[in-house]
Amino acid sequence: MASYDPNIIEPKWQTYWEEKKLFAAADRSSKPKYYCLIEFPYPSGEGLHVGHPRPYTALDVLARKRRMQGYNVLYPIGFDAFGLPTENYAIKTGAHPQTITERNVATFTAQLKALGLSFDWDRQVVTTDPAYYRWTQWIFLKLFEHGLAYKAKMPINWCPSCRIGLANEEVAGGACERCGTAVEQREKEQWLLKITRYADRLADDLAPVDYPERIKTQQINWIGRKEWIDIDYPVVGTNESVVVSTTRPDTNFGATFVVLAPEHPLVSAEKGLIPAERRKAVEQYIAAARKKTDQERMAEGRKKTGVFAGLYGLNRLNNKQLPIWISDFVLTTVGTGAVVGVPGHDRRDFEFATAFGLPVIRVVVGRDGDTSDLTRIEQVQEAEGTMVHSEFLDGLDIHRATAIIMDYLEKKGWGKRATRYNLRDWVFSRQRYWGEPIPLVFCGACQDKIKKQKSKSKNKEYSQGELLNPGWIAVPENQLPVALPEVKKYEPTDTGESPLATMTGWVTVTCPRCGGPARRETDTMPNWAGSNWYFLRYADPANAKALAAPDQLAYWLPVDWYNGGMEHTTLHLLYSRFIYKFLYDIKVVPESCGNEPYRKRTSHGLILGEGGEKMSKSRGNVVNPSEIVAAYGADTLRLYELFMGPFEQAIPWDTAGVRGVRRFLEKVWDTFERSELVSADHEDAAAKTLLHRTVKKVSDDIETQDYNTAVSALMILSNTLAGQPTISRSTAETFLRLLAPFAPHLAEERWRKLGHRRSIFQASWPAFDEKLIVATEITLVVQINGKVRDSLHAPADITEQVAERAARARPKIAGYLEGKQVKNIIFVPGRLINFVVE
RNA sequence: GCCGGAGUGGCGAAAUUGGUAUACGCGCACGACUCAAAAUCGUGUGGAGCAAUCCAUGAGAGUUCGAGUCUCUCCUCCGGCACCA
Repeated sequence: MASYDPNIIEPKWQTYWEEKKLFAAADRSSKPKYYCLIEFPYPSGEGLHVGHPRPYTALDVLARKRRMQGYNVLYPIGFDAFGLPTENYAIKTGAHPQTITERNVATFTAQLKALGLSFDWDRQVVTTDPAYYRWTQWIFLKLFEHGLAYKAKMPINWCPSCRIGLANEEVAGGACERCGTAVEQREKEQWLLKITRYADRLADDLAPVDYPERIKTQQINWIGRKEWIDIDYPVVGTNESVVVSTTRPDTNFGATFVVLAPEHPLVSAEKGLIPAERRKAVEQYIAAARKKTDQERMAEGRKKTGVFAGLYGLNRLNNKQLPIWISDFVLTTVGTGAVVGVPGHDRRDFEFATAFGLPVIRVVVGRDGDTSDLTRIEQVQEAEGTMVHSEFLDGLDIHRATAIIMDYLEKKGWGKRATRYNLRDWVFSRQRYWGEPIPLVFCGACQDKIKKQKSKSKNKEYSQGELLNPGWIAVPENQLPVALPEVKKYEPTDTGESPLATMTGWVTVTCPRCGGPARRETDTMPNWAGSNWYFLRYADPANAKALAAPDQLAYWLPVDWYNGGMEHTTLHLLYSRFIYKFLYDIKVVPESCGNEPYRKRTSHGLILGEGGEKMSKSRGNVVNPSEIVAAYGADTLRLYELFMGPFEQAIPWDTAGVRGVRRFLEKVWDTFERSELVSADHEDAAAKTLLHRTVKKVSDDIETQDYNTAVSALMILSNTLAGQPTISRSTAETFLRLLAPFAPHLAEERWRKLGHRRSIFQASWPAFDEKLIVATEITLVVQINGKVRDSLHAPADITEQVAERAARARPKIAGYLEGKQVKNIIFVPGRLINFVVE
């Protein structure tokens, strides 16, 4: 009897599948298409992490099932290879990032192939390949051409350790998401993409797509669309006015002061509005506030500081004069940088009022009905309530009051509605070497020419992007890709210049518009640039004329099922939706779920170290998947990663659990070695029910990603089969076909041993018979007052009368009913009978 | 603070959606095989009790013949956002 040896059968079938191109997607097919996608990995120097195989195996199970169901499946793989770790390694070792990338990609490829994943390797894309990034640059040029890219000097998040500017999404708690160093604010010229122009569509178009609710809400909250009103407050005794912005104008009768951000122009020295006696205090406060970093502000917590400006604003609703204060809790980047203080119904305003002895007025009565004076912060409520002390708003619900007063203020000309978003334009340049060069040049002559032109709209010579960014000229499409040149040093500089800036020969070019002297943009794109659109390239990976042929895009899109990490919800997932919508608008990609790239999105949980802590090199708890494959086999690793717990949940690694799964596979193997297979069906009704239920359970669980219970169902079936002396051929084959997506090598081997000449993955997915799922024999539970007291075997279709008679006949039940009056009998067909007694 | 999600054996977790709580796996205990150990196989395994029984799904209340599942109040943990007005 041969024993189970994955080291022999796994490489054998991997080679066979690859040589036969069994998992290659067909460009044209009469079958329906199915596109499964996983987030392509960054090929780090550490090699594959044990977290990688979980989502890859999960969608591999799906891909294999779909093929057996008769679909033309696209399940592609590639590498997102630009990025900091490779560049940092290059700085340290002097090796070229390209060389390092090639080496890492080779390692990843070997490791991934050993897992038996059914990727279509022929369609592999690598973002650092010039034939690929040529189209990444092309997309940037299109964004530029349509006026969606602009260069601006702005305060950006600067990581002093990575020496790189970060997008808002890359900053977590004031620190660099990648290295944890505190982020500084720096003024820098950066390229930005106008993702905000798509804010509404990015929020609204989520409705029809199948994403988990938490991903949708997280994206919607990140976009943060709110209806505001900007209210004009004349500054008493001047011709000036201050525009405060609020989402809660309903509480405006409760306003007792106005607060401006320290950067607000109204209180600047140049304006000279501040009365002489307040000038010194104000200037001191502003200077101190400006010096504070974000970290210092955060460290202060909610402690409020501020200074009275000596000015008053007029609330025209009730003709009250409100003192104008300056405080750094008001942010210049939010709204108009000026707020009206309603201390009764805003916690920050309450804290401010308390700190400076300003009056507190109640204008809302909350659900608790409290109408007393507001003296404690717990009484300050913001979410629900009814208006009081607010003249014509009195008695109204706050939401209704908000709508009414917005209309009123607008009609009076005192306020103006505004839709605002939390989402900011996307900082799209990096001062680094290992990224796609931004395909633009700067030409001084063209800049002068554009600046001198009076009517820009009539200009046909320059594109929207060129008019928007005078002097910046697009590299002609036929000159793409702008390839990365060889440099001697990859080190970024503290001045924030890319190492490319030192390459004089590369930087100096002639202007494609006027032929005059020009210089290249030396910033590169962020690592998100290549991952924005990679799933489009898989449809047609070798195309040299377009990012992909329209007919191939029309055939394969949308992605039917995209699985990835939660950490990308407000990064890659949002960015790539934006880019897709843009490409849709310029008619490069087809109509797809409206204009959404992904029909269904799911996400996987992280795999943690054995103690439940995050796996990391420093903790020394990293598990190498290749070692698991060597010791237990790929089928064991695959099955274990799916069986270990709910797919969406983070879960600690447990090597003992791996051994348990290996034991299961050995048992399956031995059962097939030992058991006699007979052609005739001989299983009894109960065994048939189990088989058909397992087919249903496994089929359904793959769709709902309950892989852990699917594996458990396979184990139960296998345990039953192992106990039988003979197994019918059809049962054995059904079992193998169910097991095949999970443990493909073992299933293929046993399938062939049954005499099949074609792969099990060319066989059909098993069907089940609804009639056989229903058991003929059941265990009927007998309850007294809802407590289980007995159970009896009965035919599934037992009637209430028969059940009652049978139950009463049981001595135990008879004892319980002795001398009691039965008030009611609850009968649930096929399940239980419950006697309700006194 | 706000928005999500979750609390079930020693551990990872199941529970047909209101109907036998703890499936499946790990671990543990005992037994078989062995000179012995590992591996393997078998049996047992929520807690208390000799037993009949009783008690158990984060805590407390409620609805119901019946609640892990529904409702309310509270506690804890995880993820996201955050002086966003």
